[in-house]
Amino acid sequence: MSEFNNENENRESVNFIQKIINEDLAKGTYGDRVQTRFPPEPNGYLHVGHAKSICLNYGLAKKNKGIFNLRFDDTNPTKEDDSFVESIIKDVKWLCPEWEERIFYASNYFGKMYDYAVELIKKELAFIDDLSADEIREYRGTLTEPGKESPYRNRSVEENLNLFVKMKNGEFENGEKVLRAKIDMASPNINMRDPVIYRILRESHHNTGDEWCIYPMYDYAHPIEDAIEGITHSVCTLEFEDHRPFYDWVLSNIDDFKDAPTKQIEFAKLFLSKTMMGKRYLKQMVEEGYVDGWDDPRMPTIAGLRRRGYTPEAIQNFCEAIGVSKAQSVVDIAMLEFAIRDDLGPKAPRTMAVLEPIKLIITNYPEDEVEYLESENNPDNPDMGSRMIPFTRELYIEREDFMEIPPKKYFRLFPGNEVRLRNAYFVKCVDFIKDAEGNVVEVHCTYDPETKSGSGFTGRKVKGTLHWVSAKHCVDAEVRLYDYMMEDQDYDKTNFLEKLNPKSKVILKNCKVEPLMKEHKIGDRFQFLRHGYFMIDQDTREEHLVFNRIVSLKSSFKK
RNA sequence: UAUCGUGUAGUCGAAUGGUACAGACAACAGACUUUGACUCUGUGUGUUGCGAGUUCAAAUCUUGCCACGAUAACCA
Repeated sequence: MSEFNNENENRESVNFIQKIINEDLAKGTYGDRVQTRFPPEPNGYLHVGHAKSICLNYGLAKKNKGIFNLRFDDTNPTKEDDSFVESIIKDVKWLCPEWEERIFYASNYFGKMYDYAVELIKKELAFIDDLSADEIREYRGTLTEPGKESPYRNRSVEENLNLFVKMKNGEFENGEKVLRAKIDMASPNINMRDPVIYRILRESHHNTGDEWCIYPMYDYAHPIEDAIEGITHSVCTLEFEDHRPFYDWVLSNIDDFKDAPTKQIEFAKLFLSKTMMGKRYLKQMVEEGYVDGWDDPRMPTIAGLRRRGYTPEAIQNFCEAIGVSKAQSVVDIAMLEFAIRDDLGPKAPRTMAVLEPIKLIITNYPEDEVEYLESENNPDNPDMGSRMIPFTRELYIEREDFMEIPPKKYFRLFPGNEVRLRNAYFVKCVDFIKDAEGNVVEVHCTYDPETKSGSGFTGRKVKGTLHWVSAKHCVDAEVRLYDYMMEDQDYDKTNFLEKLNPKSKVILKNCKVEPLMKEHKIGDRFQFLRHGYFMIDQDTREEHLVFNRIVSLKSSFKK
């Protein structure tokens, strides 16, 4: 008995999709196979909402010793482009470094899809319709009223077959004819009112070129794609719920797929607070120049998050943390920020960088002396070692770390107060100098040699510790601070562009960083003490380091 | 207005019909601190949207209502 005591400890909550899989595994619905897929249309960049789907599907496959396919749902050549194919592959590989790179294209199944359409025609389950798009819409009825049948609905199998071949051979104009499934024009589910399954589109396809002039519709193509690849659990978002009956209809009416080899399961897509997620609107922000492209660090795209400095692990952890359900919900952006802080905490070296410098002069420190002081790279992770930092008479400290008249509970530098310079000495403010406009330009201090870092001095304590760099040795840098582009995701989409935060990107050009930072590479991440986590950006020049702020630290000091 | 789906703490989310909330984020408080971060420790009484029914027992099953979402492309 007692040996089972540990069973309930460490219990992991299992999401509702995994429960379905468990049931299928137990019943042997698909044998012992689990196969999932992520099926984007290559018509834009992936965003963090897609990351949720990728992590979900990939994770499900992995957890169940199954297979995960990336499949391009490229059935509409008018919207698709090879550049999007490339960006999507890059993003998925980046997010899932251990993935076997199983990449598929719906367009490679066009031949089979055509044959299955012929099969449906022969079974009198599909017909060629001559109605125009407008007429089809009219005949379809409305949400509350049933539709009526097309006058072409009862053509003979012979005639339908004939016309379908002609459609394929390019004997008709775009829009002149379509192939429709023959189901029920009175169905309360509009997707079942004789949905169009093939249309004529004279457009060059990114993969098949000009081989086809007819293209299958998503609703018809998708179940076939899944079935061909052997997908067992076709996981998609909630808006396809109404399409499931047709998904099942297609499979059950094609002989090859009669035994229902796959099923569709829907989950709620991700919404993030303060974040615009609609592809259409992201596109607008890119095209109208509100951001600097799809990988602008303010964008919620995977490319943007990568450029900002997010790690794949952080995004994976985030996707794990938010869970999966069918309840439409808005996740707090703070969860995403936690994920990257949490991931970088033990990984990112701590360095000293002064974003808005003000000079600090130690009046009792020798003019030309340079002292090298040891600093741990990451106090939480001793394995990361330490480095030597030059200390001199003239330093830069943060402008906000000195106040002429301090507010209550301010324990940084002000006249008469003593603080620690990190890794160095206690210094006491004895004077300060203002320019003609009254801005403080220099702070004068004295230091106490007894208080050297690591000396074990315990004579007195200070409440504040400041970061600093040696004025003579430091390196100039540009730092870019990013903020949310919107206050809330719940805004009026018609004029959201006018409400975008104009200060979502702030560039600080006069920053000073530790000299050793020069030796680091693009993509390296750091914690600049008290400022948060940063990454060296891709357009860094030799003379001039450029940093993106990935995420700030939580600060409880209110001015 | 039709159909389908969804309503559990500030936010995500757990909970074989059996003591309502495991876990995470956020917030607040305290401890610690060579940065006020990190770390650690605390802090949640709420008619599980509302009402009825079934049951010894309902967040869970049934049903009515309410709210929200999706759907009337030859888009996906």
